[in-house]
Amino acid sequence: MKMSKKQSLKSGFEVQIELSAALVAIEGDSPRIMLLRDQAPAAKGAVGAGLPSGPFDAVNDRTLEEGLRRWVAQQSGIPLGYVEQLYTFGDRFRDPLERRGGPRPVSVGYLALVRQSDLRARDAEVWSDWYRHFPWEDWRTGPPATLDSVLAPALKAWVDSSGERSDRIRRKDRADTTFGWNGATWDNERVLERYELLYEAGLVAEAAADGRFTPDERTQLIFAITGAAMMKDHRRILATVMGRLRGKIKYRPVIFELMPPTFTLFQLQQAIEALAGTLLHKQNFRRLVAHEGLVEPTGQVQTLTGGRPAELFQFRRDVIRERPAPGVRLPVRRGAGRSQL
Amino acid sequence: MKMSKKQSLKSGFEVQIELSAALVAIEGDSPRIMLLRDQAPAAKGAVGAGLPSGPFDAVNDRTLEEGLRRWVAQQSGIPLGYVEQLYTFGDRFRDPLERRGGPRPVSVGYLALVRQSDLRARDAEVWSDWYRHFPWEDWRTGPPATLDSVLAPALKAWVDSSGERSDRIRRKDRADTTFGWNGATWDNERVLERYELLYEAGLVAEAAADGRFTPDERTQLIFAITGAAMMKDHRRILATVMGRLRGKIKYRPVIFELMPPTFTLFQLQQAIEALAGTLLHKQNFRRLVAHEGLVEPTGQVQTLTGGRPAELFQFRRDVIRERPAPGVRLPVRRGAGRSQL
DNA sequence: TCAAAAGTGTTATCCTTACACCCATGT
DNA sequence: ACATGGGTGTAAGGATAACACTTTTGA
Repeated sequence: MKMSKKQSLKSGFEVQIELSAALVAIEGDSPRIMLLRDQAPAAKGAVGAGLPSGPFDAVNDRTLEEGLRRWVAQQSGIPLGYVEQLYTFGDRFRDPLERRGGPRPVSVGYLALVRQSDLRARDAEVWSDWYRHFPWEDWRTGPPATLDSVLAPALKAWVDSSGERSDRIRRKDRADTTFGWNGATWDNERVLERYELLYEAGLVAEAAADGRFTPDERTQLIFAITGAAMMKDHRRILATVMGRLRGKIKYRPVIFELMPPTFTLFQLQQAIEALAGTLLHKQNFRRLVAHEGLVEPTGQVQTLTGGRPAELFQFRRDVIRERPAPGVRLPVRRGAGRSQL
Repeated sequence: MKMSKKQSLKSGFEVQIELSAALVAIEGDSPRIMLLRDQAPAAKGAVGAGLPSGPFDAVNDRTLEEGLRRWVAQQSGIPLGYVEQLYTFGDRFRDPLERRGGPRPVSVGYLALVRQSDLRARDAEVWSDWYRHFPWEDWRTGPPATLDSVLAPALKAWVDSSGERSDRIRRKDRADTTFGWNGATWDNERVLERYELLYEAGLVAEAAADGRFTPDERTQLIFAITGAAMMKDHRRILATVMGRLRGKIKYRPVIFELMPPTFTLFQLQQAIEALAGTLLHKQNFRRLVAHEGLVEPTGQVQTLTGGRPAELFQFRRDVIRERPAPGVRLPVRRGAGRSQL
């Protein structure tokens, strides 16, 4: 044991750090995530596109964030404004390459917000609607159909598949609370918990990609329903991003990092609805943001969209000084569905 | 042996990851952080005690968290319950050792909550009241005296010391919003922002320890007032912990990870006050926690403390299922000071 | 004219805050 | 008796959710 210490100091304690950025933007009512198209379509088992990322250069990068900005600039040409560190993932065997003796992946995930105006994709890039990867998270047109018809029975099967009774109870309980079944309520922030659960239950493509099992035909169908997969654990990072953002808009004015300098109240509402995945009560929403002093009128109006011209507003920076936790309250509407707006 | 280590680091992309844990517990009205006493009193420049920590073993640890638990168990013998990853720090030159050619530090900071009952210190350990390291964060007996008398003028000097006018304005603004001066409000969650500001202004001991400057006598006095320093960037990790916890108690039932299985409402209130650094309104606090269904009576009573015996309560686990964001609302009291309770 | 979105007004209800007050125990 | 903490009642004010309704544009 002690003998090999020297060796393990060399080989065991050193890792490469990968820096990954989830670039988020909003276009109209669509929340977008920037993906790089499959670069090395590669060995079988590799799935989907991935986030911009690259190794941390301990010699030349002064901070982790600096390294990240360097990679993003290089790979996407997009100037980053708001950047926030999210989480550091170090689980073994998330990456199929590692099974074949590749390096142990430790990746630091970042959230970066991109203004609508800076949103322009080059060839190797694509701004993908994030609900393409998380269909069950979009409740704007009512409860997602696949939730009850596909996911519920599939998870039920997973619950029952456990040999131990106590374990079945734990699984059932977990499924109920994260998905809001049987009296529990749907919490739109628990994106990661839901994804992890589906992963463990083998219901998302990545679960098969890591080589634990080979999916049968039925499972393949489910994969088609649980949305587009991404490289390595990037979809997990996106889940973290979604949850974090959904929480954060409520108590920090991050939403304005995604908006153009001036915007109508309806644009603002749509942007928030896009992130939250639920619809808001229009009249009360307007009153709230006005009342809380989050925005101020610019005097200009916008004559675009279908109806009456809307006044343009801008973020009122002073709220940051005035209020401890300035964010957008979410006056949720019960019966979703844009129709009855 | 050190040779081979240094050499392999030369490649640039390989780093050692340090895992650090901030173990938090509450004893009565005192929030505690576990420190290991100065182990290598060491080269000058090294300051104070530090958090339990150790390198991540990429070969043997399945996850980062597993590695962390291994180190904590080894160094403190304390069984960890609730563990949460906080932040990954990778700034250069936080560690004076690094200036002398040591390895580039990348440290992943964790928050771990320890129950009062498991709180027992061994020889090398000490449970330190966290306000010893952050005196200005404790508002329970009113606004901290040193805030206006010492920190305000010292920060004013820092603001004025900048050559550029626009920079002075930025600094002034930052000081005002983080410390709640000139019309801004004190936000008890901005612990890290306040610490970082003091660090940049050279008003905490660590700022000198990294070798950027040598403090004069007046500065030494200020250091004595800005609280006990810690190893490396551990005080920064503690600041992150404090801010995170203060935010989190409001929307997640984490406080109960710190309480014994049963407790009186006053104990619960004291615990929350300890973390939040402010006093709460007793009557309304009781109603809130009862009303929100966070606790349930056990039937037993406790006959200790000065007054009438108090009923013992326990955490009601079901809230997690029922409510999306169960936490303790904080009915703050305006004029602080325990006296008028 | 109608559809679509911009806005205003009003009410019932709940939540928060503040104050006043009584209860049970140990010294 | 009184200090200390436990515990209840209640009323004013504010915030929220739901509803109905008017206004202004483009097609």
